[in-house]
Amino acid sequence: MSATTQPRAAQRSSRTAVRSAQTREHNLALVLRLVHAGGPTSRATIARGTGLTRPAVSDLVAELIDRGHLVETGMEEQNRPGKPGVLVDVNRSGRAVVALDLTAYESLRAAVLDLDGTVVVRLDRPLEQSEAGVDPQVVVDLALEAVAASPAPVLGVGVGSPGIVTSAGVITMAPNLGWTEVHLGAELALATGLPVEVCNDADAAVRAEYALGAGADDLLLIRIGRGLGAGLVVGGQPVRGAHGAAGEIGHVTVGTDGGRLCRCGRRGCLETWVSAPSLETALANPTEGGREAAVTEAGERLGIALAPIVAALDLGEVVIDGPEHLVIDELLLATERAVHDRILSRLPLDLTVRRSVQPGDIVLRGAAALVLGSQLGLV
Amino acid sequence: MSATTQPRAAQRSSRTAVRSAQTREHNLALVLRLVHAGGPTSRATIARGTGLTRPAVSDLVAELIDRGHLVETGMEEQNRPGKPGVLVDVNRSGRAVVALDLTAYESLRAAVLDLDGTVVVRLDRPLEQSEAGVDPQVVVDLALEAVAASPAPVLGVGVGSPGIVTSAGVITMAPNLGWTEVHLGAELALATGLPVEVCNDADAAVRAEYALGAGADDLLLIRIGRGLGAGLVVGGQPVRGAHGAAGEIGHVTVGTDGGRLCRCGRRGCLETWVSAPSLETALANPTEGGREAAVTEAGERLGIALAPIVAALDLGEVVIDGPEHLVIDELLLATERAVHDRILSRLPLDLTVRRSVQPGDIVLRGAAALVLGSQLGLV
DNA sequence: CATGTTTGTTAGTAAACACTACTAACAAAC
DNA sequence: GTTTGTTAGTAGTGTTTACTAACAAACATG
Repeated sequence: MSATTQPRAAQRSSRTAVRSAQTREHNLALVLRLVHAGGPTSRATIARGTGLTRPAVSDLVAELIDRGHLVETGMEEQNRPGKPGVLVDVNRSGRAVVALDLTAYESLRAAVLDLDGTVVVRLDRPLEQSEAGVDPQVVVDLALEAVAASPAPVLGVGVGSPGIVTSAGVITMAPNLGWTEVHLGAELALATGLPVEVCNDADAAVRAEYALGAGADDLLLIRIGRGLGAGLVVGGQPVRGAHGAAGEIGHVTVGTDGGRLCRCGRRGCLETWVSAPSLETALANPTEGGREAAVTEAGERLGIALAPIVAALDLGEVVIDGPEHLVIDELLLATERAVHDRILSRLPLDLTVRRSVQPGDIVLRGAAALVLGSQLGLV
Repeated sequence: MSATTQPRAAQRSSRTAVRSAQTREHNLALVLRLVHAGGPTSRATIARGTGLTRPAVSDLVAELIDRGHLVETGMEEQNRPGKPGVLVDVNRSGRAVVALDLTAYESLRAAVLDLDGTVVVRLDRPLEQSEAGVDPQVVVDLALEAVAASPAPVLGVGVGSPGIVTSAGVITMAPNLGWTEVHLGAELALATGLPVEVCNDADAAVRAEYALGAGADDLLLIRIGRGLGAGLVVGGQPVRGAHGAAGEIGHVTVGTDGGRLCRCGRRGCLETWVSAPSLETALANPTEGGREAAVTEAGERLGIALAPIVAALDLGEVVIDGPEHLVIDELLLATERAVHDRILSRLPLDLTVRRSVQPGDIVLRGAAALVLGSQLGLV
């Protein structure tokens, strides 16, 4: 804490110098974020919300209108004295984003989304089950098709891919697609001429939950699919990790009592309890405890693995995303209870485990949110 | 986006606008950081390092010299053509920081440190073992004494305290000190008239390791004392958590095979294996495996607890701090091996577990680093 | 000694936002 | 219907910031 009013040093500890143009971009993004989050707003309200003066806001809004990101939508209607303000809103349907979800097994999914993250157009490209690997060109073609199908100018292309993805848009390894070292970001950028963002599917999902959903500033999202992955937001920032492999907790050993053999060759991996195939099996072969008992054990194991993470980061919220018939209440409750039983919690509401919102489109929405963040400074 | 999520989003995006004065502070801090890290530097070199122009740097340096944070130390001596530059350096001994370490049991520790984080003056205030609690006034008096003993003007006071500390400098709960809801930050600020920073001891320690040591951008520091605490830096940012309790992993249940009864009333807490008292006991009563076997088991348990954290955050480095006779190689190795055995690592050097540097003064140095960060933008 | 190089400063310019003052528009009170 | 007070938005001016251009000083090298 600082009790005196001495000038605090800059909070932004970036390594680069600040120029006036960057200041401008920062404040433009600030205004856009405020309007995006708050809906139609008058310039005066923006001024109060940002701390900028009304003339400064007028100037910024004028530039954003000029760029096509904001539009005037009407007048305030109110019963207070004074001139009613002119409402400006994000040009929600005037720009679009193309998003790709490469995680589904039966098809490649693409979509055009508006600036709210709502899907406007859907495209699917079924995949041959026998295919050894997916030709990256098919992905590029699908992206081009989506761009062509967009009803509005496209701001950029976002991709949520399985596997390990570098910050430069290179997919280092994606066994499900049969890819190693695929420069998808560069290929897409070349083909479409648009800004491209590529990230891991779990990172995209947590981004969607954080930016477009109701996510808190510290958030862990568990993604249950063929395997298990996680995406993390800490202090409002997505976590990448020292080797870009943050969230890879599917093969963490859980407990000290062995477990089934995992496809990775070891025993007791989290995936052997918590993954779509494992949960399907558990539900198909109910033990003596009934249909839910098997799922309860999975939740318990998940809680055991999560407890140290929750305690270390002091997470307030864990979100689980996956097939709706598998992410059932019993799983959520068992997970929450197991975490609570294994950490020293002062309050009963320290942690909530909940389902993701719009699980079907979460990767598409997250990939779109990524583009909105990089292109407009939204988030 | 549903309407119900808008208030939260608006709250999150209420980052402050950038004014010219803040730009100035940012660039001043940038220059200071560069010199602090690189030693005596000429203005032209600073210009190249920051990307700012030479006139801008001259102006910034002039202001920093005016404030007393930089000094000219001499001329470059070199054998290249051109005018030799005038070297400027951080006024390393011209300003000081007062730091307090409240974690020791036998005494309160205070120190005056220079801008490099080197201890210049030490003060100890022995505590009565029988004391029920520590009078905050004693801490305030010690701080005043340290300020008076400083050979240079004091920039601020940093405090590393056990227990839960809010960002406003309130110590919510510190059983070891007998404190609940102690507004130490405000009291110190009032008494000294200086900026005050208060934080948890583990947070201070990780700050020291990150800022003044050789810490990476993602860092977990385990602090072994009467109990066990941790401090976290993720993406270069210290982690506070949803309730300000990040790093409280001492009472995480480890494994699924029970364990000794913990003072918190449950079984299998990490502290029952890894804490100063537990390790002392283990070393005093060697099992059949010998003196090291008991410590090895502690390291193994620590690794079991850390594995999910390391995997989720993709940490490259874990640092262990504690009494030197307890943090022995066997503990480090056992921890590292246990983590490796329980996560899917692609490379053998994915994670290194090492000892902290200067373990004795780590909290003092971290508390000082906090002040340097808030007051000068260093770090 | 002339030449080229590098440093640091001065003078002027451009960009961004703050401040003040003004007009426009509206509600409430008379 | 008129007055009063309040709010929104816009000009114009001033301050702060950093950049560009130009220059003198100091040095190595030929």
